Amino acid sequence: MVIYLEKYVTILKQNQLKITPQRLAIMKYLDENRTHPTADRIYIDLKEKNPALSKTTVYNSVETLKEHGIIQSLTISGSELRYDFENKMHHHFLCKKCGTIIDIDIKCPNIGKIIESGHNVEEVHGYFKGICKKCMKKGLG
Amino acid sequence: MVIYLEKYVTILKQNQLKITPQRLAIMKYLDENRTHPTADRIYIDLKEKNPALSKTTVYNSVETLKEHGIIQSLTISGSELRYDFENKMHHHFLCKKCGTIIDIDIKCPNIGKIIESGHNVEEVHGYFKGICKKCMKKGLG
DNA sequence: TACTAAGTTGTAATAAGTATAAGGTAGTAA
DNA sequence: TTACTACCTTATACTTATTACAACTTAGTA
Repeated sequence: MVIYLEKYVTILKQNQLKITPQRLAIMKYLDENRTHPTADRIYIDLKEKNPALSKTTVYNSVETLKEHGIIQSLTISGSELRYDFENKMHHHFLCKKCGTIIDIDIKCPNIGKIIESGHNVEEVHGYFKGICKKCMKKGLG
Repeated sequence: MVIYLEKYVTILKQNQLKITPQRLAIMKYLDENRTHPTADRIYIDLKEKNPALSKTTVYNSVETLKEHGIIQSLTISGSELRYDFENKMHHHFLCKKCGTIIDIDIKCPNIGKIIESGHNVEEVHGYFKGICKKCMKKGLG
């Protein structure tokens, strides 16, 4: 059992973060659920197996993981923060009909220009919103 | 006095929206304050001149203006919605130090690919976060 | 084994935004 | 000019996401 979590243990160690069951559970959850869940979603789902889990822990943990660049946060939906285990640059598409967030595997060719203009770029977010392929086929567009 | 608002009256008429003093004040405020304010900021500032103004009116109005494509909304700061009178495509840079949101006048060359893949794209948001030129010069980076 | 910094918990508080219902007004059509 | 009606505005209460706080617990170490 524990062997499967070795991956997350290593990441935490590399970042000099303490290895706690809560953090391992959150990382595993995010790794296995690439649905860009909110902190609250993570909390609700993990609480089932571990009823002692605190909401504050989940909020703190995802924030810590984000600060260390282990995960990313998205503000595509506006009203809440969503988390993504993938940390290399990619964009996102939000379907206004079904709410699904789809990963778009493209890079932004504009960063160079912005760095040239004197700003120090740390994060890049490309958000596209509209009606997804599936909903379009269903005639919901 | 009223003559200066003709611009906003025209826009509302074109969109078959009723012309109310509240909407005109909100549009004028957004046009003159290109700081990407939140609905709450707009409310606080306009309430000074018009104490009868309701928070709900501001939230409703900006939402209506957005639905008609008259203004844009940004989710760059995560916790709240910000509004922008500019409605042609451009990107944004958020300085993590001073909080300023800077307009970046570039277009996204990736939209074509996403449309080709079958999604219907209605909105495009390019957000860059980091330390702005000014803060970098001050040695705050 | 014991220490300490870091992490976790539960509760309470905050902030942004939304629902609701009553009253008011803009635009129209007689 | 008046009256009508749909739309708009207001005030209040509520919801939802997130943060603050203080007491308690645990991981990593020495």
